Formats: sequence, C-alpha cells, structure tokens
Amino acid sequence: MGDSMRERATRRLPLLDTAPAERADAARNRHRILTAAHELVRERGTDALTMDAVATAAGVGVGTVYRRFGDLGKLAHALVDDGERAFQTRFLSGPPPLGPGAPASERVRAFLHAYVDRLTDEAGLLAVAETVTPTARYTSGAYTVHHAHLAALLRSVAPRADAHYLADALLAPLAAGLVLHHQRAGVTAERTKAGLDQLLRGIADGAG
Amino acid sequence: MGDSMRERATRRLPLLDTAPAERADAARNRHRILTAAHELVRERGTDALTMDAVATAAGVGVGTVYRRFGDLGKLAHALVDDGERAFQTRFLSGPPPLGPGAPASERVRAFLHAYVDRLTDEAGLLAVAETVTPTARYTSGAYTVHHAHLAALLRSVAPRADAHYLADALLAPLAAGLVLHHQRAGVTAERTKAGLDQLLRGIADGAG
DNA sequence: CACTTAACCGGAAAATTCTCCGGTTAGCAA
DNA sequence: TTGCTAACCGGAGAATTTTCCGGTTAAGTG
Repeated sequence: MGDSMRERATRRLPLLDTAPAERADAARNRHRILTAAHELVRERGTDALTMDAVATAAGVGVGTVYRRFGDLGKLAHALVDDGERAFQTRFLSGPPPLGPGAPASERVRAFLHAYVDRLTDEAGLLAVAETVTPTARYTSGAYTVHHAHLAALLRSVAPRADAHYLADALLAPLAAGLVLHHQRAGVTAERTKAGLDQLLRGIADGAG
Repeated sequence: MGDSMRERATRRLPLLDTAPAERADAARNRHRILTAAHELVRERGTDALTMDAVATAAGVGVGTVYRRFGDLGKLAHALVDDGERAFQTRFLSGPPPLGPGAPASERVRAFLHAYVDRLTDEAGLLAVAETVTPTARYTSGAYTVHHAHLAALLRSVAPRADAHYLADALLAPLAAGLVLHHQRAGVTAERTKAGLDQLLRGIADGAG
C-alpha cells in the first residue's frame, strides 16, 4: 500500500467510508437494546420478546428500537447474528466437508445437517423472525446467503437441474416453524437429517 | 336399520347429535361474517382482512367474529374452505391419477401438482393463515389431512422410508409464504412442479 | 470555543389482535 | 303463553406493533 493511499485513507477513507459511521449515542443504544433483548429471551423466553419490553428494559424509547432494527423480525435476526456469522464462516471458508475441499454433493449434505443443528438451538427466535411477514424468511440476508451457497453447490452436483428452485425446496423443510412443530412432536434432529438425505438422492443420482 | 333405532333417531338423534346444532342467530352471523370477509378480500385484497374491518362490514361486534372463527388465521382458512373441500374430494375419491386407481407414485405427483395449482390461486389468504403463529400451518386441519394422505401414499411407494417426515418435507416447499415469494419473483407454477418432480426421484427409485 | 446540522431520541397515537363479561335471546318445556 | 337456561351478542379494554415528528445532541468546521 503506497504512502499517498494510506494518507488519504487515514484522513478520510474517501471510497471505503460510504457508511457515515454510527454516532456514539446510537452505538451505545444499539448495544443496550441487544443486551436487554438477549436477557429478556434468556429469562422469559421468546414470547416475552416484544418491542416495548425490550425498549423498557434497555431504557430507551420504543422508537429507538424501531429505528435501529426495523421490526420485531429483524431484531430477532439480530439476536442470532453471531451464530449466523459463525455458521457462514464455517460453510464458506471452514474445514471440509462443510467448507471448501470436499465434493459438492458431500458439502450439500454437510450444509443441511449443520443447518439442522443450528435450528435445533435457535428455532424459537428464528420462528419469531419468520412469522412477522409471510415472506420475511425469504427476503432476509441470511436466507439469501444460504440459498446462494446451496444453489451454487447444486449447480455443481447436477448442472442440468433447476438449482435455484431446488435450493428453495431443500431449505423449505428447514423453516423454523416446522422445526418447532417437530420438536414439540418429538421428531429428532437425526431423523430430520436422515429424511433430508433421502430427498437428496433424487438430485445426486445422475440427474444433472 | 331397525324401527326402534329409527324411532329413537328421529326423536332425538341420541348418539349422532353430539353437536347441539347452531342457533339461528349464530348461523346468520356466521354467514354475514363470511360474506363480508369475502367481499373485503375481493375489493381490497388480503391486507384489508382484519378482524375489525370484517366485524364492521358484517355489522356484528368483533367479539362475535372471534367466537366464531377463533383468530384471523382460522378466518382465512374458513375463506378457502370451499376450495379445500373440493381439493380433498378430488384426491380422496375423485378420478385418477389424483384419486384412487393410479399407482401411488403417480398419485403423489398428481397431488403435489394439484396443490401447486391450488396455491397459485389462494396463496394470499393461506399466507395470512400461516403467519398468525409459527406453527399455525402444521396444526391446521387441512395440513393434517394433506400430510396423512401424502404419508400414506409414500408408505406405499417406499415402505422402508420415513414417510411421516418425508410428507412434511415435500409439503414444506408448498408453504404459502414461499409461493408468494416465488410469484413475486416470476417463478412459474410449471417450474415449481418440475422442481418437485425432481425431489420425488430420490424417493421413488428403489429407496423403499 | 461557538456554530451548524445531520443524525438521533422518545413517546404519543393510530392500527390490530385478542380477551372478557354483563346483558340479551333463541329454543324448548310445561 | 310463560319461563328457564344455555348459547349468543357486542364492545370496552389490554397488549402489541409500527409510524411520526418536534425537540435534542454528537461531531465536525472555522
């Protein structure tokens, strides 16, 4: 990196600094809100996660919660953001078979299994996020990433198949609401994984 | 049927008449509510379907709407009940391949295709119904019937597979929210059907 | 250190969902 | 017809979500 470039960047970050940098009070409130929300969920469950309760617990106005997070669903997504980032890191650049290095068909399977494990822990919050709007799940950033990743793998597994649709179809059984329903009915994660494996057979076997 | 039995039944229907028969005013209000709700949706779309608006349009109190239909989701389900009954009749006792008479594998395919067509028309209302609660879809009477039917067919197609889970997994891509998302993105019903067909390959091919 | 202003804050208020319960009435029996 | 009672009715009210905007303030500017 040349001196002139570093100097410019140090002074103003003219190109990279498109986002104006959050103001100090805003950052503090965001942190308070997130902390209060986590605590609320931990102590009283996802049912107690309401915008009003979070605002009160965080000591800010409800308008502030909305300005920061948009709506209850986005707030719920924010609460599982750490886990989501870790998950993305694992399948984008972690060790195989989840990460690069393994055959695509194995990565697909590993991805779905890892997703099931993730849902086992966070289905409650994700269900809140997916229930705010009928299409909330499909328009979320996380879903977009999952879909793009899975579709790319599927294109490699079965080049002639409709990878874009199949990615949606394979992600569909992993809706938080269905997982919640299965948890209540005693359907285990292992059984879910086995079922997904069977679904994959139709795609892997010389279908592309 | 013996005379004594017929006589008893005529007089009181002692065994069959477990439901006390709806009172006249209740029946009248149910009808008013349903009519008003249909009109509301037709003229202003599913977004305008609120319990308050329906109550006002029907000329009854909001409490009456709730007593009759339970919640907004159930009301939405009630609005598509005619179509649902017709659909059930077709796959339970209509002509093959949707109804009995065709091989189970063909009936599975016909069922999913018919479901797609149904969703094409009523995704909006079903999305409302499925969004009231995270698990609303899976606990509805319609879903229970669809699931039981599909699972039975799958057991016959692949006796050793986990038909119960696979039925959920095959029904999952037919969530109203996803269909809505696809409709907005221009994904056609044909493409959806083709995608589901591919998913079925993994189940049909000697997997049971 | 003032000054400017874009960004931020909070809470009132409108919309909705759903619950509750005192008052009313349809349907049946005497 | 008169009563009885289970079932029904409606709307007030509590809980939530979300929008809006007048007032406030952090953070550069000169």
